[in-house]
Amino acid sequence: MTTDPRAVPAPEYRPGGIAARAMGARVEAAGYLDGLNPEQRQAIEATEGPVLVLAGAGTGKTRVLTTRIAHILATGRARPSELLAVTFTNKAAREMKERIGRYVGQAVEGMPWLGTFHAIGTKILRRHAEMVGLKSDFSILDTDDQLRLMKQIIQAEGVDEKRWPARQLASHIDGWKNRGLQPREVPPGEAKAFAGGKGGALYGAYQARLKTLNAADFGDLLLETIRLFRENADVLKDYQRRFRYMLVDEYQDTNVAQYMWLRLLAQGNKNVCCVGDDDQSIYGWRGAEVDNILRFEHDFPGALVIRLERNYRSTSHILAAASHLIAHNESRLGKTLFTDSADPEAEKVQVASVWDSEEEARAIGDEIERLQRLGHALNEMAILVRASFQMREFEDRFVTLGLPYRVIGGPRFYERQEIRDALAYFRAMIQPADDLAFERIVNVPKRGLGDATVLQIHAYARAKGIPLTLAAAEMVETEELKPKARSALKGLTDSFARWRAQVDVIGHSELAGIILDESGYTEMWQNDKSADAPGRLDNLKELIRSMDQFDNMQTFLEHVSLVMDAEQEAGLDAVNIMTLHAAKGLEFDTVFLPGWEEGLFPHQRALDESGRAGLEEERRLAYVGLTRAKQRVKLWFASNRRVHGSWNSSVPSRFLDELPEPHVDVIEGKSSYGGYGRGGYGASRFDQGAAFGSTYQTPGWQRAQARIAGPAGGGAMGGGAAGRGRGGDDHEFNQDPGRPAGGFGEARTGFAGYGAGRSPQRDRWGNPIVEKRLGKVLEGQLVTKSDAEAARYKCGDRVFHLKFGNGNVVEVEGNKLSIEFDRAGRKRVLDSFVQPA
DNA sequence: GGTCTAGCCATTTTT
DNA sequence: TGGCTAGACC
Repeated sequence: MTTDPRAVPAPEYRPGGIAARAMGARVEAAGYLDGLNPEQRQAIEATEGPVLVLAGAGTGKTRVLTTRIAHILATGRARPSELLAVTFTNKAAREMKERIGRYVGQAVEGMPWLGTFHAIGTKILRRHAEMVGLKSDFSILDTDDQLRLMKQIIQAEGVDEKRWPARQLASHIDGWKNRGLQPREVPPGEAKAFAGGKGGALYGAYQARLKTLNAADFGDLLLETIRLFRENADVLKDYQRRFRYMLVDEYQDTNVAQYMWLRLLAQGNKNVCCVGDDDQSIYGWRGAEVDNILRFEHDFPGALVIRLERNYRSTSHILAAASHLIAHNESRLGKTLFTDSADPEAEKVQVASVWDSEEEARAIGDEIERLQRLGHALNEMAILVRASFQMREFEDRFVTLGLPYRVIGGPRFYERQEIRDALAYFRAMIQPADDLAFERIVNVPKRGLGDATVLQIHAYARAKGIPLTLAAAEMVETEELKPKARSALKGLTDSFARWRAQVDVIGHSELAGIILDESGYTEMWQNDKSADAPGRLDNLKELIRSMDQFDNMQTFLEHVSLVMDAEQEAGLDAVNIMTLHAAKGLEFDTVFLPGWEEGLFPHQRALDESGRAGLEEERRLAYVGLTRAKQRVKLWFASNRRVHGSWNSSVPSRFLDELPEPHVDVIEGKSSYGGYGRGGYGASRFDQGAAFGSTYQTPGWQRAQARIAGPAGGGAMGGGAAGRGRGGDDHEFNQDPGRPAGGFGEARTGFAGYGAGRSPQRDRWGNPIVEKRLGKVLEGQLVTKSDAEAARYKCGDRVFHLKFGNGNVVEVEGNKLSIEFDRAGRKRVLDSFVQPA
């Protein structure tokens, strides 16, 4: 067992003692408790015993969390190294550290146990690795490695890979690990569910293989720590003593394994404080258990529950909308947000209807430009979508408009192919047992070592019971391989030997550069002509640059597999586009929420797969979206949306009907969006200002219900066949009671009449005049966007565009260029967005 | 061993 | 509709 010299227990804290009183005086003087409301203050000062802080959106949660830590440190209740503070993401951990630093200065550096569940798990596991069958330098596998490993195991067990794909096994194993289940603990029924009864065995085989590879996957970082604690009471005791105070952020996102981990540690002194919001639990699908938070008082008897309901973020309209909506959920502890700031000028929540997703993007783009002209910063605006495919339309539109935007989310830095490849080289060099790393790069760049050769190396390695790297090194000395393969492999193994010899000779970042150059990896991307190749080379450079902060290759690898993030350029003033999930924890002055349609939001799959619980999670997602907004929130839904290529008519989301009428403004097509003039299609219940009829009675809601429960059963998103048939839903809209005939209705009927075969995108009205008018609008926007300086490009010029790559200019019209891109086809873009290639 | 094509699939995502 | 994967083919 490890004994950390820092682990000498601090003296017992005596409330009311002389030291305590003196420190109390200092705390008041320090002023970090100033300006807190009574609940916040209580949450900070209730340091002893279990505490659950139910922190609604925008109620100062982060402040409470960081101040609480500062308070514990400032009052001498614990030393920095005796605090355990757990977050879910590295970003959250970084921010927390940064904010605590503001209160306590350097002391934060002495907080080794501030981090993600996984980072802290890793730290503990490395200290006691041998107790769970690993060595302290075990590798951490990413999902890619995991999948490849599972594929091998499925094959080795003679299971038909087509019927039982590795992905599916991965999700089973993932699920088991989320629930804290070791292979032998998997309920027999579930263990049999995969591959005709082999599921449990495959899980066991996978775990065994991980141990041979001296590797752990993300789930193991928790699961093996739990096992370590359970099987070694003295180790557990040591940590229970060490962690005098424990804090957990985003408690609603914990899964069963994390809960078990926490329970084990908290059984010591029980000073555990969990902060979360059940209404913001949106990760049920990846194992988060809302139950953990709902059951807190039961699991930690005598727990103090503190509700933070005073909101400092949003206007009263936004809060009313969010609260009213979320009140439709049954599984919740119940909080009601309120605000003191009563601004009579505050904008109501806006709801607008558009014809299709293209118009949605156009209208939102216009609205953004309007706000921009009024002096609003783009950084303070965000478009939050349910699914990432929705982003494309906005990106396309913004590129056309020349409106700067950034997409938040997407693949993480270390998940990118080039980063993974580079890391695999480093791993294979440092860790000869890391077969997965070796396999990944053995033929990258292509050096003529295909499946056949790899299979031979595998066989050799298995026969001798040695890792692939060693097997390869031995095989090049034998006659087993074909001459071509043999010399290629020799080149590689010689290189590895050469690099290994230099590990202690030259700096690790310098060595990394040498490896990437000598292996031909850099060259591979230099020769690649695709648009993203330069970016990949930049990423590799960035990777090497970032290595300097670390002492050696090992510490770097540890860091990168666990905590490395892509840096987002923050300097640019740009509109933010992201998924609702990615938006949790952020806030913006203006929030656009497009795509509020049945099937998309709530998403049909959530309803199909998880029924009412799924619906409630979707509703929480809507709640998260609304509560991101400080000043204004604008909701949109389109009557038509393209799903997998074909057009479907859609029904407005039931969530719209769950908003409180007095706080909502329905934007009529003919008023604000006169330019488009078609708002209102399919939005019958929003017509004539008679919006939002009593809940559950409106036709939209009833249609939605019928659709979900109906015989069409599991019908595709938003209406599938019905929408495409003659008339279909469109016809139905016309029959809505109380809907005035004529006007827009005519036009829409017109469309529905020939709707079956035609794509609204191409010939939406069947009327060339309308088409032209649209064109003009487009022109207007383009021209207003940048001044008419002399054309910088001429036809035939070769140019590079950040998003579309290289292309040739085929038409110049002022500052607008038509470019035939090599990969993206013909696009119209502003000249300021391209540079000479 | 590398390239081409038919077939499949299609939320949300952190570590 | 479009991007990815497995298997056929050169």
